[in-house]
Amino acid sequence: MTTETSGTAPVAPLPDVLDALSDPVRLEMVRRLAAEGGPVACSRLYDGIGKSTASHHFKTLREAGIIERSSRDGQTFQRLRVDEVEEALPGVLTAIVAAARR
Amino acid sequence: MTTETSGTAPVAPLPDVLDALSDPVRLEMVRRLAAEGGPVACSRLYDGIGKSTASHHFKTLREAGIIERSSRDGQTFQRLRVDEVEEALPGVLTAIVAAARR
DNA sequence: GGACAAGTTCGATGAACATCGAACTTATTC
DNA sequence: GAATAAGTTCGATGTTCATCGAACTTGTCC
Repeated sequence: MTTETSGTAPVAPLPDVLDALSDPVRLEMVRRLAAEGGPVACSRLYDGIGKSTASHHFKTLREAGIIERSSRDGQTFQRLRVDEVEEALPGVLTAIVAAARR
Repeated sequence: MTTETSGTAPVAPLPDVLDALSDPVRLEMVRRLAAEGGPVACSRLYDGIGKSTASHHFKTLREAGIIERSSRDGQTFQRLRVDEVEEALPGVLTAIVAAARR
C-alpha cells in the first residue's frame, strides 16, 4: 500500500473558514486545487515563498477542514475537501473559488 | 434635508472582503444587517463590546465596501451594500450570510 | 551507506489587529 | 446655554500571525 491518508478534521466554524481563505497565499492554493479537481503535489500550489511558510499555510487550511493531506510514493499531495465543506457551509467555497478565478 | 449618505468606497478585492467577514463581531453585524434588509441603527448591530470597538469594526467593513453609513435625524445608520458586493463578487455575500444564519 | 530531495517543526522577528478608556464632535433636549 | 446621548478618533496594550532560516525526518537513488 503506497497511499496513506491522514486523519481528517471536521470543517471549522464559518469565521475560521473565512479566516483561512482570507490570506492571499492560501486562497491561491485553494484556487489551484479547485482548478485541478483532485490531489495535487504540494510544490505546485505556491510560488515565491519558502517551504516552511507553505507548510504553515497547509496546516492552517487542514485545521480549518478545507484540505486533506495524503502521501503516495514518497510525495505529499493535498486535496480540496469540496463535498465536506459544501455540506457544512453550502455555497460558500463554490462562490469564493468562482470569485477568485478572475 | 435630514438624510446624508457618505461617499462610498468600491468593493475591495476578495481577500480583503473575506478578511473583513472573518471576524465574528463583524460577521454578526453583517448577519443582522442582512436580516433587517435596510438601514439599521449602529447600536442595534452589536452586543458586549465598547462603542469605540464597534466603530472600528464599522470602519473596517466600510473600507471593504461592504457597508455604507448614513445619517438621519442625528442618528447614524449602517446599510448592507448587497447589490454592489453581489456584482463584484457574485454569490459570495449571499452564501456567507446564509451559512451564518445557523 | 551516503547524497539528495521534499516536507515538517521549531524559534525568532516584525507587522497587523482587536480591544479598551479617554477625549473630542455633533445633535438633541430642557 | 448646559447637559445628555451617540459616534468617532486617538494612544496604548497584548495577542495573533506571516515569514524566514535552521535543524530534523522520511524516502529515493546511486
